[in-house]
Amino acid sequence: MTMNILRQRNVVLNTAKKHNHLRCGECPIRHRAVCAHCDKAELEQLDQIKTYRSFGPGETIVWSGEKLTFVGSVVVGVATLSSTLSDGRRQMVGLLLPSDFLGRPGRVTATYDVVAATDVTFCMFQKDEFERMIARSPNLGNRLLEMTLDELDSAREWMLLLGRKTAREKIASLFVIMARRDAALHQSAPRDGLHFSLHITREAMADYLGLTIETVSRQISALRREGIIELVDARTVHVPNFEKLLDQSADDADGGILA
Amino acid sequence: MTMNILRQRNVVLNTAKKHNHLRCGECPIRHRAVCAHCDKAELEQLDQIKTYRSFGPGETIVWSGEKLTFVGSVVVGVATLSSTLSDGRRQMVGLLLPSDFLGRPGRVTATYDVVAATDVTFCMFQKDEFERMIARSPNLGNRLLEMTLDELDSAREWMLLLGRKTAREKIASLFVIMARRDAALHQSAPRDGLHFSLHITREAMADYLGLTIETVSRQISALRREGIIELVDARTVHVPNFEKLLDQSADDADGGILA
DNA sequence: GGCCTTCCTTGATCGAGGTCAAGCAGGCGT
DNA sequence: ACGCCTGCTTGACCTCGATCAAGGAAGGCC
Repeated sequence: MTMNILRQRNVVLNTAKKHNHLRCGECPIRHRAVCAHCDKAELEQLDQIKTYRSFGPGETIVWSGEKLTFVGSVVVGVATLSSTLSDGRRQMVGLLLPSDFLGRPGRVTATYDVVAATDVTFCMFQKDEFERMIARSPNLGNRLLEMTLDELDSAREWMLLLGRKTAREKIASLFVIMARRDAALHQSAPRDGLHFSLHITREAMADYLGLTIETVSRQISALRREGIIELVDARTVHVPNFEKLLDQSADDADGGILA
Repeated sequence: MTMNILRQRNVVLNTAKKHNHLRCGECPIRHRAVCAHCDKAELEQLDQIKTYRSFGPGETIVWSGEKLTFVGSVVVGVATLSSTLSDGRRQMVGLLLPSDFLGRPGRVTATYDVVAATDVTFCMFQKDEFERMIARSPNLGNRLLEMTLDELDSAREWMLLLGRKTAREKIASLFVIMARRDAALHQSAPRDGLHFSLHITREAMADYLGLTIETVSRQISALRREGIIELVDARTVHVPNFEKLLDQSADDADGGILA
């Protein structure tokens, strides 16, 4: 475990190094992050106040209740937002993917834990400096508004899942989302069979879906037994027929990337 | 009940009338709505493009999937946002109280149903006109950002409730929230006993909490039997000891209005 | 008055998912 | 090579909340 942490730290350092002197113009999330609508002058200002920071898997980035002095965008990796009840019950309330924004201008303390799920690199700003920039630059504020509205929509969709879907539907819904995301990433949507990777543990899935790890495991096994999915290994899923998976998710069969 | 409805209708008509020619300066939600930070010139512009519209209890204001041509603020009353699965399972995903904002600049179709829970009056704007105002006036956009971030926080708190709390904890949490809201409204927080009104049906509570109406009813009865609450009538709750109610909600005993 | 309807309560039963417990597989460190 | 730890699976059992069903209360309408 010690070794493991060291290795991961090294990876992190490498990643950090790679991105440390990145100019905004070359940033991989330039067109989707909070700075997407910024003009050249604004980018230069941001360039001056930004710093990169990286975290290893399992590392806590922010503790709930802690004072938040910075905000920032995920450049690479995945982080989770979660709330915990005093007796330890935990619920994941959000997922930060590349280009997603962490932190809330105008609020002092964090309201949930932020944990790195993989190696994560952030492009960070001091909160007060960023707030000043928002006040001056509508492009920044308007983009953040757009992104926040999108997050609100996702949160509400998740409320429907948490409140009303069965365990099986929850698992299928999660897989549909992950398959779509992977397909969007690879720009390839082969109609006959696709596969994707769950880069999170069963525990993280359980926290996300409001289930226990046992139920997650059992439902995945059931889907496998019925031929709706195949497991390459515990974290890699192959879907022979996407429609069949979609049928199990209780979602309206609307458009979407793979429809 | 008829009398009651009529009485309420009259109030609305009066209210509507009263509000039809309302100048923004005299608006009851002036300091908390999306226009809170607007200056005099901006208010005058808004004044020109705004219209009031009212809806009766149970009336659907927006159907999910429908085109949204307007946005606006709740002036008086309560409306609910809810999603429905194809087989009829429903989950409430938000509550619009006075000063809350309905609609999403930049999005064409509604993503959930909006239903009036009581008589509701909106201060409405054509969506395109409002979008143009946002582009020009940062005060408007920044306030909307603040409000959206607040809503996102509530949505995530609700995700914790939906995913991890027991039926009893859900009911207690709902009552705590309603008690706090009523206390904030009346500006009075008598430590020894307070009461508040549930202006929604058992069904609406069930939709909100991800339960069935039977479970809602049973849990309310159980809380009553144990002396944690008293029912003046089916919709009016008296709480002799707020701490005891709080204990049942599984929430951290943090500050808040009545702590 | 009598009969709806709507909203709410309560009881009996059932089942999905949680809990407790055992065991397996793979990666890592010694 | 061996043992350990973490992550995952599976089984047995039980509990909480859903479902099915009946009935009560309050108000509206004839």
